[in-house]
Amino acid sequence: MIKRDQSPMSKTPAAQSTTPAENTPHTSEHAAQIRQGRIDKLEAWRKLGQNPFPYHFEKTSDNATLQAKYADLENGVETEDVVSVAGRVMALRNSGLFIDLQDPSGKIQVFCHKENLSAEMMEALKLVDVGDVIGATGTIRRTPRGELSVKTRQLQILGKSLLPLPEKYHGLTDVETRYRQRYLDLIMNPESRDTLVKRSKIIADIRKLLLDKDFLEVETPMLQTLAGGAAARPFVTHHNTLEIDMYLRIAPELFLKRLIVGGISEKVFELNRNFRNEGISPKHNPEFTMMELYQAYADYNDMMDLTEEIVTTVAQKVLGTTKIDFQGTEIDLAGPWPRKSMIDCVKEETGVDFAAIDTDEAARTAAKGLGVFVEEYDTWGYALEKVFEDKVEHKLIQPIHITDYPREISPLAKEHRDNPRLVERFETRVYGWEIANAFSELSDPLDQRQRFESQMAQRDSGNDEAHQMDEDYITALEYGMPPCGGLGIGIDRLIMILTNSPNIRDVIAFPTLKPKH
RNA sequence: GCGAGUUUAGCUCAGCGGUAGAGCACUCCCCUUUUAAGGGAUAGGUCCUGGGUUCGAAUCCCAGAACUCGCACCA
Repeated sequence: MIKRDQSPMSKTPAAQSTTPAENTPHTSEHAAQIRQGRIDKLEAWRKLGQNPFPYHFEKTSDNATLQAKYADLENGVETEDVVSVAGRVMALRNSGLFIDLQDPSGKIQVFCHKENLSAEMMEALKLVDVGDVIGATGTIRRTPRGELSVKTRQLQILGKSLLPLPEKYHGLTDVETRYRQRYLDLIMNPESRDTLVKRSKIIADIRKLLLDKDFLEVETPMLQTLAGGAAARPFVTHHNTLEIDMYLRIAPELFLKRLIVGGISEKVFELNRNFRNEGISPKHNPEFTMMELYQAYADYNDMMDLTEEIVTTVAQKVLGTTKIDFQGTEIDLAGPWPRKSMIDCVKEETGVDFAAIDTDEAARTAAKGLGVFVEEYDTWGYALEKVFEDKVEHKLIQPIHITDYPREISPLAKEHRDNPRLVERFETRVYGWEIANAFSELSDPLDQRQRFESQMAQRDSGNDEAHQMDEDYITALEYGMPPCGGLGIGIDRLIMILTNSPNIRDVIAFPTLKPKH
């Protein structure tokens, strides 16, 4: 609860009036003048009997609905239909005769002719600035020039703006300001609003699709004492009364599989934030949204089907098509998508068949022969992965499932049923980007212990992102887990692809930035 | 973490060793059927910060900050 102000006097209008010396942000003289002028207008509204920050307005319609409803109204035609609209003033022409009013749905013109407004309202009109939130009540008409308008009888201030909006022709283009002051970006740039609205719809549609398939949505710890389920550096924080360091989760995976063991449901999912303490780039934000699901009695083939269903369904629902343009590249998301093993991809691209390579040393030599840098301690699997990433990955523009990953880079995936060097894992690539990662989940506790021990050995030899031993997770597996398919989808990346956004910050309302000072 | 670039009025940008500029926004005046900005007149600056070179620095040099893009790490 917000703490109540100690002084009842602070509620009085007198106490609310502002003196220029206080509450003034550090700005130039000019900016301070603009702000002071608007504070003066705010007081003038009060003198006219209107609270510049009122409590309620009876808005009867949004702008887009009116534009649609009166689409066929001919130029110069007036109606008797009375509406109340509200939104932000984006432009004032002819001293307020014409006001462009913007709400989240769109724009409508507010027409303020002196014939329809009292002398007092005409005075109030002079107090309206670009940026103010106002409400207008009047009749619907279309001007001779074709602009749908509200012929205003009542004008109300609903939220006085003290700061000037960016110029409307060029808009707000400074990327830093757009991310730091997203509210300004949203006011000025409809495409930013559109992208973030689509984000919301995409997430809602994924959630609905999974719920309709009887997946149970669950929540697992974000604060963990052991950051597992992925290979990444975690954020460290501290719990004061427990007197322990804790980690922000890098993945929910191990907890979700504990729930599968417990049988809370045969299908669970979590759609929420992960945190990784790593570099920031156009494709990486320190906190990002991941959908992870686990389905008992399913394997990675089922997960490929489900990935295709999720992506194509969401594209169809949100965009109305599966054919999309991403930064000038045509991508068709319609399934089914090709499924090709990592070894076959590398073989096709480079001519080198890793299936025929038996030793780690031969694998390293093969990679070097292709001009791929490998460490001296890299094993067959790491060498294969590096060649794939270097030579193949960026060429996979259309959707594809890359299957059958090396065992040693996948400590939580079940051994491949036909090849013990591999695991049943796939990553789905679109535009070269990984948007999904899935396994037939490793359910054998004895094998899982060996995998963790192998990871611990890697950790000892300097890989600080190798997975840690999680005894409780192994204990859970020792009680018995059904065969299980697991799937993770990087939601931000998927949204980038679907909204044609080249930077992850465009699909995150408040991306991580350093404080300015 | 490394490299390159950017930072000048509220916004969008010029200027690149010699008194700080434009458009739009703001303020004032005129104007009530306009369409990115109706007409006119004003005012507005920590040229990112701190050092240095110079008679003189927004401009050149050094250090730092934030941002952008690569690379590294990763999803």
